[in-house]
Amino acid sequence: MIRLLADPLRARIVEILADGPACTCHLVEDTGAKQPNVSGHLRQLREAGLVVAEPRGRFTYYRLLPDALDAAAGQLTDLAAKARANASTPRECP
Amino acid sequence: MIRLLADPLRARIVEILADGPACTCHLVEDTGAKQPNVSGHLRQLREAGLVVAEPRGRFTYYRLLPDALDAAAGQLTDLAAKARANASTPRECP
DNA sequence: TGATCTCATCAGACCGTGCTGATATCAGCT
DNA sequence: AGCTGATATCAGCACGGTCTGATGAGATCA
Repeated sequence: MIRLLADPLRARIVEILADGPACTCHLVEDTGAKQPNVSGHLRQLREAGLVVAEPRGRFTYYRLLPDALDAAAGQLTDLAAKARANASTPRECP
Repeated sequence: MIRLLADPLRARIVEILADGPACTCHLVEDTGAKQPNVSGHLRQLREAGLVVAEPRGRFTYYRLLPDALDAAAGQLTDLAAKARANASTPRECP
């Protein structure tokens, strides 16, 4: 799921959405990317459960789900804690 | 920097290193990947400051730097907090 | 209903990036 | 010095994913 934050444009979309829910046209304008491109990235974020789409008339608002970000952050801190715990027990090298 | 954790093999290497420092031969054996491949990924992780190389004789031990992981986790939690704060202030559309 | 707008989907071109094989470097051993 | 083993670097190839243009579905308003 962290995989999704690797792409620059997708990361930028997430940042923009962190400032509050926005519709596709906002994201297209802010990023400067073409609409089908933005729409495709939103689909990926949607399918990964990072954002939700809320249709409002002919607009579609996208909202960032903070819990998903926290979950990802948790994985990293767990890994960091594990690394700290095992820092002084290197493997023997045959 | 999160970008680096997107690649499956690189993510796997980081996980292995979380169990304690290991040398390149360990990583090659554990992952099943070819040596130049592993070496290339280690270079990227090194240049990003996620791991450090500690030459020991003809072996090279790699150690994971937990602070780098915590920093990345911090970025995500910050983003999550921001999203929560702005969750109820959507942008006006047209 | 027809026009217009937002957004999603699709097929194809394009580009970056990971993977591989060959080669170089360096340490340790005889 | 010569040999072996561990690791780093390089050039070329191949594959996956992103970007684009065209098109379609749904909503709004005249």
